[in-house]
Amino acid sequence: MQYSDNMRIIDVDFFTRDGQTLAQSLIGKYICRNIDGTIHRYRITETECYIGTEDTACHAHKGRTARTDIMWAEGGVCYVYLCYGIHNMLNFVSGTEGTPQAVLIRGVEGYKGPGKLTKALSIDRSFNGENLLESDRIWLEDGESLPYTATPRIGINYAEEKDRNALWRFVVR
DNA sequence: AGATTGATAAGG
DNA sequence: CTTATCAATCTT
Repeated sequence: MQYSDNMRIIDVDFFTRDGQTLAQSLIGKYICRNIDGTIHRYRITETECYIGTEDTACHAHKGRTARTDIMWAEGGVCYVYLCYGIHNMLNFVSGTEGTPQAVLIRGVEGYKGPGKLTKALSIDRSFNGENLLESDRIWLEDGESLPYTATPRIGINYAEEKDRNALWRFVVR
């Protein structure tokens, strides 16, 4: 294998925790991407979590559709979708099977903004459903923990107030 | 603050 | 089929 197995996160229990916990755990971890045999590592600096059908900001709250189906899967797979017709968004599904939730990767070191980072990492919708524990083109590696703060999420003005105010965005100080 | 952009989902 | 709605981003 071309990656270092000792650093790779291959513990399914890491991903099956609830989204709030996973989102915070992901800060400081590395997204690893194999592009034509070259391995790139990017440290995660900003995440948001979207939790279940009760969260009106979460895609799952409107019910299960072809696009959002993957959110019901067991944690550890990617959910990639297109937003505003332009931007691919990278999410990691969290929780156990049957609990729709995911963590949006909003930023990595060197790239600010969820659309920019997927462009930089050449991530498109072919990554939807990709398993982070088994894939040879994208995976996670452990990293030092970083100090972060919790804030409300971005770009969800359509959601109910209780969800707009939830401190479910985590960003490195 | 405004323009842009096209997949997605809901409605006729 | 048509329409409204966006987990953004760039340019004024």
